[in-house]
Amino acid sequence: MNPDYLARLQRYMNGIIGQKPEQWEPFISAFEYAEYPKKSFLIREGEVENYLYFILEGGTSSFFVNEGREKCLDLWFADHFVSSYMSFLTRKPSQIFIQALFPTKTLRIPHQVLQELYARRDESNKVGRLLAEGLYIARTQREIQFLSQTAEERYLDLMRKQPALIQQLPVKTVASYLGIHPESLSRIRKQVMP
Amino acid sequence: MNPDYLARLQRYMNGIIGQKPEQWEPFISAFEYAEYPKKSFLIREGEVENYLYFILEGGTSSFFVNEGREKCLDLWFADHFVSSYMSFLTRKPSQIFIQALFPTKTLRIPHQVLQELYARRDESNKVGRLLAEGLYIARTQREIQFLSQTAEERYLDLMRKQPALIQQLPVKTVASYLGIHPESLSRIRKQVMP
DNA sequence: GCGTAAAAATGACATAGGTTAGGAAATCAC
DNA sequence: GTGATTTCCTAACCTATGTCATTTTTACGC
Repeated sequence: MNPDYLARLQRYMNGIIGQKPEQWEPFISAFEYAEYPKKSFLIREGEVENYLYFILEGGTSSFFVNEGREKCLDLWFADHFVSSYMSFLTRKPSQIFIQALFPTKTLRIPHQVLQELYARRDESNKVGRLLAEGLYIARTQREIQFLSQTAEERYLDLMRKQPALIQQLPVKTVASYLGIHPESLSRIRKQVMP
Repeated sequence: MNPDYLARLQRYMNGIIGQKPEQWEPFISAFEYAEYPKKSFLIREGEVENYLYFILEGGTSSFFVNEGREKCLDLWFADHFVSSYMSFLTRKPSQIFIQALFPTKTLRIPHQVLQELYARRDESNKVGRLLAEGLYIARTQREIQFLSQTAEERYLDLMRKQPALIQQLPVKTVASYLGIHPESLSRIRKQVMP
């Protein structure tokens, strides 16, 4: 494994936790390296999530399938954690798939190892707390956006804030992220473009 | 304060944390009692959330206002925690209101006190972790439901799972919780009733 | 490169839910 | 209780997005 990878995770942890390396060092050393080819799955619906992943390169889509259509919950890219976190926490089968949108390199920590850390080192709960808090905030912001904007507004917002995403990802992925069907996104794009 | 109130919180903490009273005792004793009359606000949009509340009696609606319409994020009742948690965590102005649906009794802990607990007693981070994890799960389940069901299906679900709610709450509150306007809920009820 | 499969665009049509407005009913203040 | 608000219901109409069927374009395996 490229030694720079652990440094990347360290830098990230330092950012969210602050200057107490002894708090996150045992946490970091518990991670293992894993690669996922484009379109492969980090986890499939029905499996119990065994890992928490830190993305080094690439990106993932978390989605479930409803009546044959993919419904995206979120997209994550380098320097973020991803997991079917509900399954990871509850030890119940995942309702979602997580798929690599590109060839994706990760550091991942097994559930069992993290639980032991929580149990053995009280201060490692702080990492878990900050992680869950961050994920909660992301979920809530997305929900507020869905409840307050139309699909077109969400699309324009995305174009403004993440123009690269729209170019790199297939239309169907962008549509799913926006909570609409690809046909609807096509229509919106045509309306907005000229 | 009714001494039974702290016992209620203790019982709840015991349920989510397990049999280690010394972990949550300092946490519990940091709470103070507070009452909110029906329709009063625990917090208003624009204020910074200073409390995490444990509901003893009554219930609350968390909502924001968009183009004059209330958009409910969640309803919480006795034996659950509620807060404008994003504001509580980020120390930024709340995007939401939290309003008492009934006369509501709570135990609440000030932000500052909780932060000191986190800093002073490593193991108290476990409480914070479990709390954030629980809130994350609730948010995610709601989002999955919104993305996979129509308003009518969500209404029928609510009728099946929480029939009392529908009777005790005004139509506009239920509609907002379902993510639709009161007029639409009226229409759905008429279609479903006969 | 070629052939096949997947993705994207398009257009016609369907529908869930939003919008508006008016009146009935419930609730609240006094 | 009575008047004043607020909530609720109803109905007609509107719009954003979904659905379906077809065509064009792009990507992928060999």
